[in-house]
Amino acid sequence: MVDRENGIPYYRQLMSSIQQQIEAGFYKEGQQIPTEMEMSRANQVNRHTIRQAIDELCRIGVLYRLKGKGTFVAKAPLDSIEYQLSTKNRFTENIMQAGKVPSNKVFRAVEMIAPTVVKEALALGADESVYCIHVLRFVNGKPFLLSQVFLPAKYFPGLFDRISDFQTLSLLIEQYGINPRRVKSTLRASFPSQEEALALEIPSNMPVIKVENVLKSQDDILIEYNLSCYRGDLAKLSIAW
Amino acid sequence: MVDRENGIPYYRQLMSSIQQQIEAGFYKEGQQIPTEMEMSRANQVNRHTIRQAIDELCRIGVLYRLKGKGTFVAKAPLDSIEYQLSTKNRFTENIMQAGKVPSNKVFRAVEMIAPTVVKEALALGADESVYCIHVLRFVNGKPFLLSQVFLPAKYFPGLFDRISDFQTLSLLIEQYGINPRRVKSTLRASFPSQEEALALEIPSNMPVIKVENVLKSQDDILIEYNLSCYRGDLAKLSIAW
DNA sequence: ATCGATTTGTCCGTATGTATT
DNA sequence: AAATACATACGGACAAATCGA
Repeated sequence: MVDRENGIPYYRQLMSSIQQQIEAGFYKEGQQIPTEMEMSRANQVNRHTIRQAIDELCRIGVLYRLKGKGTFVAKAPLDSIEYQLSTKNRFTENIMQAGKVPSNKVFRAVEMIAPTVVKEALALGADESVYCIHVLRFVNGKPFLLSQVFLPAKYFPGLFDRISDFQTLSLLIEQYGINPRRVKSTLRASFPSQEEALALEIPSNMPVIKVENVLKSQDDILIEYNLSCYRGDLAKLSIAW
Repeated sequence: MVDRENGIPYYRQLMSSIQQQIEAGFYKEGQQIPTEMEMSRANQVNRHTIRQAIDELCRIGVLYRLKGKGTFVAKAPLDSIEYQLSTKNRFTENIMQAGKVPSNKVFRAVEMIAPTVVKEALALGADESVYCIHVLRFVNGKPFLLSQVFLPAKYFPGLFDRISDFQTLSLLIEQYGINPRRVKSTLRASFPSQEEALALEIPSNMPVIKVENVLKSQDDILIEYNLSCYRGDLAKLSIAW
């Protein structure tokens, strides 16, 4: 029941109360909490006041609503995954070394004229063509990062014939005798696009880390540009010097 | 005026309408938009419906409210500042090289028993004492990052006598003949604490990059641990290999 | 497959509190 | 002190989605 004297807004009190019950394990992950009407009666406040509290808890990711069904406790934040950024760019190896299970899903693979950013990053000519591959990468079955990989077509003839049965992107690239290494990365915190949020299975208000990588081959040829979007709740990127 | 037939919620229509007027330059950055009552009358909808639209626009950072004053257009995202992470950890130098003006403000400087994370990171003994310095760092006068720096007291005798007139933290540390270098950094995207949001002058719903750094001296002694919180809208962290 | 009950989503109206000018 | 503007809270109504009888 809300305290009507202490000057704290009712909806704030209700937020705390609900959150405490979740932390105490009274409401468990994925479980439905009482309906707005029930809570309204139980706490002797208007339904809108309950809604205001639930709104805030949804906003910060504690609850989620399903129209016509009810309101549910969001999944507890998962253990974060430390992902080492280094000159090597091998997702599969990197995750396996951490004792977790990596997997991939190729969303889209198209050939296109290099977009300006890619052209500039890889020092390509005016109308050079690149392969653009969208890969969603999972750790222990959970979506972890979404990568848009750009590879100059001239260095990877017949790439699409081989892509269907590729296990790891690294192995595919290796087939061309190329061993890429990171030369520069830039990182920003932001929010996912709608597409990214969907693929990563996160709400659009969860922050992500967007990383822009430029890679060179062993012969110092600019060989790959990729944009990676890491889930903010899962990814801890580490750099060792 | 809202379209009452097309099935799109009024508050969504109002959001678009307001956002368009901002993009068209009709409402400019920092400028007050009409009051809720005015918009309620102008659009022939209830004040709560207007509020709902404004709520969402505040949430995504387009507007901000000041109780008793009004609702205002948020500042356009500033040009991002590329900040190079390297073994060197010199904020002042780093920013000056990029042709911008750095400045510092020491918030708090206290001596304390090392918190567990710091103790573990710096391999300190049970009750060892550390100096904890909170520094807010500005670029061109805008808050850019908030650092909590932890230095083992044993290596920095009499630090507080010198701190009052320090220009850059690097120079202060240099006075002890120490030249720290980064050995490991881990990065995460998240939201600022209330204190961080206040210091960095950002809303609490703007993402930040939190970086944990461990530094060693030239003699390979673990010499500094710091937690830095970068503004997500300003910071582009880059790493070169 | 349909209908009715349930539950969240949207919208309106009103009143009062609190901070600013 | 009064007016203004956002903040909180109450009330009612209907729409839209879900689910089970």
